[in-house]
Amino acid sequence: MAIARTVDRRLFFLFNRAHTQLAKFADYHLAGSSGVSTSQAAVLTYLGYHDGCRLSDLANGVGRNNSAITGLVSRMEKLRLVSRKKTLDGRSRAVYLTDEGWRLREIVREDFRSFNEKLTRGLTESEVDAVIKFLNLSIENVAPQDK
Amino acid sequence: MAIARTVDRRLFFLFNRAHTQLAKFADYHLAGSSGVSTSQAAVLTYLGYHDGCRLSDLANGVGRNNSAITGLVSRMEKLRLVSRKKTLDGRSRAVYLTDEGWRLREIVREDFRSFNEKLTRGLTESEVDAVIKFLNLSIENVAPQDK
DNA sequence: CTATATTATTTCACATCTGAAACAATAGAG
DNA sequence: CTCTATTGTTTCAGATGTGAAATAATATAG
Repeated sequence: MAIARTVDRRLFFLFNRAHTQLAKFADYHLAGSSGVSTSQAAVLTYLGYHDGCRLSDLANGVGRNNSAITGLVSRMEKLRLVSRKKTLDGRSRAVYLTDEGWRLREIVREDFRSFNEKLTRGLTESEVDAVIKFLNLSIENVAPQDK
Repeated sequence: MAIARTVDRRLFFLFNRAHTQLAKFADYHLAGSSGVSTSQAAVLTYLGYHDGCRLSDLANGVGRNNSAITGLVSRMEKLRLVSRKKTLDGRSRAVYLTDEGWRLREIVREDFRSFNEKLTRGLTESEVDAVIKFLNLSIENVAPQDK
């Protein structure tokens, strides 16, 4: 109890620490296969399901704000992984995967398959469920005020 | 089963998503109280336990590489939260909290107390244990190769 | 003691993120 | 139709992170 208490107090730091490690690990592996970053991999993955979506939908989909997406997509466009195109509504622009984008997406998928598997190694099914519950709750509990 | 399977495949993205939300939330709250960032809060916290440690110990303690710490400590020094001092070994430098650093650390501690509590809201004790196990495993499983 | 290796920190180039402000274009009120 | 509000994207300044290379100082081999 006392121990659990102590650990609870550090939960956020523990979470951060784990995130740092996982991100480095993921980037290391992606660098060796597809050569893209974790952020770019998220874009490739999302676009596979929503090719041609607007920039802000992409932002929403990968959980970043619009200005982050502007830069990310610009760098990926330079790498010829995606392309921006006009839409009917002149304010927005749509993003599409290029052939190369689709190709790398497949490689990325393979990477994450084994990566995610490794993440649950050593955990029982109900422990994995608890983790997933925790992550989902974190996202909700702490959602943007009301607004 | 099939559902769990699907979720497993997205575990890393889910994790990332939760991290983004939590980090924004933490930064938002810290900004309103102590005014420091999450990274700076980690430094304040660590130094409270290891005041006067070397820069690389601090880097190790908060889980960042040395070059990140150089910048972080420099900015914090400019804010008068910490100060660098010479050590016996001329290669290294020690970092100390200033009075203001100690003061803010207390505020930060209070913030994290309620924040961490909020993180476990809605979870049973065994679910929290599973989460902690998962985080610790993530840090280990995925540790720097062998090297 | 000198040449070389190791260790600690910093610098550099650059990716990524954030919030706030600037722009651009459509929508809506009168 | 025109003025104003809203919406979508980009720009800007600045914090944070990474790995690689540069510096600086101690340690060690011969």
